[in-house]
Amino acid sequence: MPPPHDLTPGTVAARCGVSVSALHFYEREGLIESHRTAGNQRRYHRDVLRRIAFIRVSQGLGISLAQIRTALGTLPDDRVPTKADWSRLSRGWRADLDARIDQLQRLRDDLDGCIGCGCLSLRSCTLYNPGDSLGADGPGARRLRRADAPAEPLNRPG
Amino acid sequence: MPPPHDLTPGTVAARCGVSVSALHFYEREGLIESHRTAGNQRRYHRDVLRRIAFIRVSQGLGISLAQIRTALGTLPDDRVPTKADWSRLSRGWRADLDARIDQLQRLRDDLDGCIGCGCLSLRSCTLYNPGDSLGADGPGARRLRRADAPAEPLNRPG
DNA sequence: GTTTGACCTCAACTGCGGTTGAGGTTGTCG
DNA sequence: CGACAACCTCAACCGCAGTTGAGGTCAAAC
Repeated sequence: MPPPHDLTPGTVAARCGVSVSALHFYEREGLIESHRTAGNQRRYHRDVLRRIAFIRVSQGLGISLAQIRTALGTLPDDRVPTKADWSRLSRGWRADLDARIDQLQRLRDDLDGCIGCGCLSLRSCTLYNPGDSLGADGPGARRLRRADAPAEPLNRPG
Repeated sequence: MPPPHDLTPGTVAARCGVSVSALHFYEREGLIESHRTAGNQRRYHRDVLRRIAFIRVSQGLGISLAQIRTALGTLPDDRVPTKADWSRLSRGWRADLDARIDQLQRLRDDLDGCIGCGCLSLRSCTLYNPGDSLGADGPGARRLRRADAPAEPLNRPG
């Protein structure tokens, strides 16, 4: 039996509801750490449980692992994070969430307008030209995003 | 010069702001159709412009191509779709959008609660147990999703 | 008739968030 | 000491929404 502060991969996986392969993946991606036994097996500090909890919750909010990694990077490395630290990180997602909600609400409003007009008219549709970048320079449809811009999706975080 | 109702791939791509490879992709995926010249080159009916407009707008709303394909499948195949047809499809996205906004708002509210409590406590956190499925059967943390359920993301459509 | 640009197909690659499997090692129980 | 579960690494694969490139063909302008 390992010392109580050394958790095995199986234990961590069971208690966090993630797979062992996900633990490996998170470690490769720099989201969590482990140390090794003499026989090269991973052991985790208990703090990893909270860390993984944060990761899972954040993913549930639609945050990418890249963003999560960045947030985790702001935790102090000279001590175990406190409740206040985790609170601060969570507060950080609040703004992100607000922005996404606003964005979706704007899209919904635009959509309402377009449902009325049968729109998708390729020239005046707000939904189609989110940046307002299309002036009136002659009749008929033409390109809608600058053709070189690779059409970033509007609402996926990242 | 091809007859006015036969659009070449390059023309469609330029007018819709999509790449030719995307047109091929949409066709492979059953979202649009084309016919061929004697020399095996694609030609598109003008209606494809509106269809692609609908696809792009829908994607901008965060709808997956699979959902879009399904929606397009409800268009009549014996006539060219009317404004009313397109309106109906757009109305369909309204509910989808509403649901996503509600979901995000619930998450935001839960997050507010958790910011206060420093939470992520692995037992009582609403964010962590969206389905309420975790009863109290003994102390300490345990698995959070049924371990066999592959942890579906909460807010990505699909 | 030749050149040029647009087009064709097919296969492989991108990034994300992991999973799956092969083949081998460790660690614990009896 | 043997068995068996849990662990290790590495490589390949999934779906999504396309892109990129190779190698070859078509069509229109000159």
